[in-house]
Amino acid sequence: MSVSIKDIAKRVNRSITTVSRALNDYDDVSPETKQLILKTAKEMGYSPNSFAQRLQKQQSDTIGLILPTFSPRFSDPYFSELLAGIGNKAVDLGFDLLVSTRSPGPEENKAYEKLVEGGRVDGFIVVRTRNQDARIEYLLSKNFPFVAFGRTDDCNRFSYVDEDGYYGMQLVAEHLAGLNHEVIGCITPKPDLAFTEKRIAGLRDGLENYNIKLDPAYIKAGDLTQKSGYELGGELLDLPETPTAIVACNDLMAFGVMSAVQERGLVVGKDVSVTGFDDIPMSEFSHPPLTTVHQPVYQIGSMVCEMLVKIIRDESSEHQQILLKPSLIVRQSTGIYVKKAK
Amino acid sequence: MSVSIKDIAKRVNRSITTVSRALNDYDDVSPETKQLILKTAKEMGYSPNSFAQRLQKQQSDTIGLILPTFSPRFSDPYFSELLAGIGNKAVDLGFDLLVSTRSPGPEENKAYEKLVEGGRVDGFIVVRTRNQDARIEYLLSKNFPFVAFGRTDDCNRFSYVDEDGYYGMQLVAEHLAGLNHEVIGCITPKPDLAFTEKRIAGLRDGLENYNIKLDPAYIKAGDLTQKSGYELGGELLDLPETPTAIVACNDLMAFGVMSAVQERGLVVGKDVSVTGFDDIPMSEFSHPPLTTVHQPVYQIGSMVCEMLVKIIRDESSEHQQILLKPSLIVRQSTGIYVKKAK
DNA sequence: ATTGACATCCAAAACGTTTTGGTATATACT
DNA sequence: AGTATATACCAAAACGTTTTGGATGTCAAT
Repeated sequence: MSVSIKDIAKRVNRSITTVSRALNDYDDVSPETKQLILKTAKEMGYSPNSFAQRLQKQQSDTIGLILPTFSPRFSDPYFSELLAGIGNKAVDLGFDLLVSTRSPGPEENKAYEKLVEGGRVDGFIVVRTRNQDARIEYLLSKNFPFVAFGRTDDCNRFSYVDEDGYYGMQLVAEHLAGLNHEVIGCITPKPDLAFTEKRIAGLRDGLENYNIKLDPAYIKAGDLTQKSGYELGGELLDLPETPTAIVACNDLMAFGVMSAVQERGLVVGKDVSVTGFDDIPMSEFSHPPLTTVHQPVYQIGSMVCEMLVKIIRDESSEHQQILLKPSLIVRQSTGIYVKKAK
Repeated sequence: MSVSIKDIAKRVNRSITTVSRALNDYDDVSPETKQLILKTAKEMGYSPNSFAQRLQKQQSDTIGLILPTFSPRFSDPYFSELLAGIGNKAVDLGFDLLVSTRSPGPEENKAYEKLVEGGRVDGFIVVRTRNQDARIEYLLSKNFPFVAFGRTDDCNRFSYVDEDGYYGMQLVAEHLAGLNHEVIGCITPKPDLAFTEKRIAGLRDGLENYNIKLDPAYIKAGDLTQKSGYELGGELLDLPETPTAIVACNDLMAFGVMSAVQERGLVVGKDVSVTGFDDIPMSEFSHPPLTTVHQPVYQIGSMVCEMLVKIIRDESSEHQQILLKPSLIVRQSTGIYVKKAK
């Protein structure tokens, strides 16, 4: 089949040890032999069998990523970008990326266990953290390397990258308050997601600074899909006292809200302001373009991956915790609220 | 470290051969020992080292998927759904899915070569086929198992699943013709993508059946992003004779077109009709909801994966080629064109 | 008593690497 | 001459499996 180190050894009349060491650039191989071996290796089209390497080295050079999918039709532009960030960095660092998708629950935990116990991966990237996060509990209990994108309740026990959603939502609050909005609706994900609470709190506290109250009846829990934004946005708009601004916790739901608004013959950014969170590429080209909180997902993917590899390689046990300060991208989906004559 | 077959052997006082055979349910192990071995294996928390297995069996039980990303900010809901379909099926079949992203070009080819030559994967899923597809040429030359999602110029040399884009576009043409549209614009991907030509041809021929000519000046090549839909849609709308309908070759570009239309104060579905292709989940909740050609991406992912595994396992060399008949989903982004008085 | 069939087990080789713990030769220093 | 050092090499073990090609013992049929 494919050429092995043994074939090369035979060809150059050296031991397999020497060939191996030449290929790995050890310095107890003379420059000439090294040259020769490298050359014939290339000639013969040698490429190492990674399973043999990994078996011997007792490491997998593989990073695991299990995407939590909530519906069978999993379709989130946010994750594709994160995936690209992680994947490209992983390749740069010589790691493979093993991906699967699982909906949260026992099946998901089993998937983690299988990869850990089979020695299949050297570490995990855990995304979309939850408050009581079984995945994280498990990985901590096994002392298995991982980095999270997002925090949990007690989060100083591991490394993570997160964006400061509390602060981001304060920016939104400030922006909306500055536009005279007073009746504000909010569409969140399910409360078990770690960032849900933080974002609501940010919005609430931010509005309070301007003496605006966020009525709990105006907070609706969705599932981050456009569909739920559409439905819950509709519910908010059909309330007796219509909100003049609706804050969605991600862009996808914001798009859904915009559709609901427009369906009612209202103009987004004039009659009702809508904001999102994430700033996915689409947001710039929606109609109207979406005011949202930017999240550098691609870079976050890169960072998370790099941190994980560092942990895997160094066994450095101090936790690195990065909290990014978000910025607000103001576009045309928000505008001044002008009180209508009664 | 983790328990191996050797540890079990020691514990139950049998050879490692017997343990291995018991675990693999060979019938030259007595029922009692088999029972015992299975029990202690579970007790000790044994799980096989997949690298050792794969090294020995000379197969990787892994499927490779290299997503072609065109921009650094890769963000395509279409691919996340495909990924989920492939990934979940792969898990069911006991395969790992190895994912990375690469933009088309020499780097991409190298990535394929590396995985093939390193024995890293048993087969590939090739997506978004191109006319002269170097990836496919390479895999064919190596006689390496793969299944494509999409066809190429000469496509009876390998297995694929594709949706009949020619037919799908004919449906669009028929629909638009039925709505009195005569000046029709079209936004395509780059011509090297395999489906581009087919879709244009479908549209052109479909329109011709109604004696409507598709003016080449009204065909613009984009890159499948919302952004390019927005920009090229704008170009079409600014033409001296404005098209009354714009056909985009995917939903994302269609969204961009809708934004461009709306930005000009026109109403989508009334002043200008817009159609997409793919029917991603968002399309149902855009404003207005998008008329588009449905593509069961999740299922396609499943199918492609299943076909590949079959090829890997059986070495069955007959090519299976599946062409799905698409259906048109009519929503509110298209409407009757009423001639305006001059 | 021999033969054959069957059930149950196992030692050793193999998969393709890396690493350990050397050896042999040449050169340099007392 | 003897010793130390450096250079260039290598045999064998190890990683954790599966598979090959038996070995051994029992029982039934001849």
